Amino acid sequence: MNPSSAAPSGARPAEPPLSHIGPISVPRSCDILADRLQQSIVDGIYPPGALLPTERELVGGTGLSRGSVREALRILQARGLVSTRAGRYGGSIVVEPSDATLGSHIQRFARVRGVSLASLVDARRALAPMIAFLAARNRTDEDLARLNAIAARLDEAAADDLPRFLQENANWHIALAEASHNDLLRAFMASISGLMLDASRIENFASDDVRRLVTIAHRRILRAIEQQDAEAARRRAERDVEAYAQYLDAALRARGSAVAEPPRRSGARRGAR
Amino acid sequence: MNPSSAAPSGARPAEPPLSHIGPISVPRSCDILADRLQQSIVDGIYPPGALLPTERELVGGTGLSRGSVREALRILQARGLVSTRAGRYGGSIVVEPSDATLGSHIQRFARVRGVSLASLVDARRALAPMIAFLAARNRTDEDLARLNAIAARLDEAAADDLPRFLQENANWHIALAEASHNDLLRAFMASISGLMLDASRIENFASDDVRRLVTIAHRRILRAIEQQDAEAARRRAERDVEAYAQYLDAALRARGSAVAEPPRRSGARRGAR
DNA sequence: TCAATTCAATGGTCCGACAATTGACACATT
DNA sequence: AATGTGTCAATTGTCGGACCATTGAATTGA
Repeated sequence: MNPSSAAPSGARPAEPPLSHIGPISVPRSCDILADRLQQSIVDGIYPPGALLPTERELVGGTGLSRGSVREALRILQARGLVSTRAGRYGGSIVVEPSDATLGSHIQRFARVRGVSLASLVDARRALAPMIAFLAARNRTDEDLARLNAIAARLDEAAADDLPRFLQENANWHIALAEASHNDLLRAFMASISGLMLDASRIENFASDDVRRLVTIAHRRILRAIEQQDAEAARRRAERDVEAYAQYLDAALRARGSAVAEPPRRSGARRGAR
Repeated sequence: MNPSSAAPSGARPAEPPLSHIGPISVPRSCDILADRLQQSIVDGIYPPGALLPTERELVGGTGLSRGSVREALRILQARGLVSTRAGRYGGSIVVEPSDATLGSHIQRFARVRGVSLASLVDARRALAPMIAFLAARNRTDEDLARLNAIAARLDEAAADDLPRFLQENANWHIALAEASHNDLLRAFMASISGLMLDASRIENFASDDVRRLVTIAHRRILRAIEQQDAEAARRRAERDVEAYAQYLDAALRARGSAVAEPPRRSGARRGAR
């Protein structure tokens, strides 16, 4: 018998048959349940509108405690997959993640990470032309009416009402994204516009000149979309957003480039433990 | 006395002092706590890396039960704001939402909503040129090395290894987005590329011709980024992605346009209750 | 000096109980 | 018949307590 295959008297075998295992993570039961329920939802076993089993049914089905089941449901709620109502005939109903849900996640990401206003502008620079292009191709008459209404309100506010102008400008970009009929681009643009709106409320952007130019540019884009000239819409949106970016770049260089950066107060670490 | 101000004998006063109230929603305690803690986090009271109070401290501080406190922490965990470890000196630590966190939310949104492959392509069409533009401006030498490595692997796999080609192609787009040094665009592109990878694994895309053309196009983009010629990078990325979109459009028209659409099995609604 | 053990604080899980909510239903009033 | 009112039961919301599992520091021992 080869001595190396026999267990050395007391000491451990030198090392060979280990370190291939790697660390083992023990997941929480509520995370497992949340993931399984999510899988069932995306697999279509629980289509949107369907009721999940009641908490107590899940307790019976899984063997977990009601507390763990409830934590799993809170996770799914945070993921925007279910909505829970109390009372008889209540329960957890499956819903499609809304724009608002995805938007809040994107905004949290940007805010906590301290994404700069310049980055937001770049993101909008990327999205706006394609959105205008798609809007021209896919718009409905209803979309058009909405855009016209916003353009009108934008004209009104351009003269003197800065806060409303900024708000309506954000609405404009969002409505344009809606007209593109692309769920992802719409959600992205809505989040970015919301973030920029917040940022530009702090700063004091948009001189009279800029506001006038913006309304004119929007009108030109709107005309292209009206005529369903996708290429023209894209070009004009490109020029529009490019000009705005350069303006902003100059304005930011003038002042400090402070933005949505989190305060980062010092410590507040949990006391001596 | 005006009869209209006196209560008409039995009937209610016609309507006046109501309907301004609106519905009142009673939020869950765990949602309130989660939102307050999130506010404290974004306000910088608990900066990334800091420990939140222990569950039992939160119980003492809020007057809620431990169950509610734990549900609040699960919500924050799902939002990607905290990470919890068990054991002494453990607890909930504040973290910045990661790309993976935001990505999972975006992907869930797209999957559950059944976003079409065409929409994904349009989204990538929007992002890729700007990403190439920014990458040319902001790349580091390290970024460049990574991109070169991926381009090499892409060449290898182009000939015969379709799955690996698709994987490396996704990696290419993600690495390009990293080189742009724009957190939002990077997270968006990573999610979209992941979704497209999944979708194209199901379908059977990318003939030999297309793969060869893709590698060539990538090389051309890479050269522009190497020379930090942002405009050239943008133009080439535009042509690249546009050609791919047209190819895909034709390919999709040939087959059915099935995608990440959820199965939508029938009922499975909760039984008689 | 270093390895093994102890230990205390913390999250993870379970159980049981009761309150609050809410829609359906039966009933009463007009 | 129409309408308002009350009752009721199923379900979620919340609480309190208990115990287990985990973990890294502190202690102990070789």
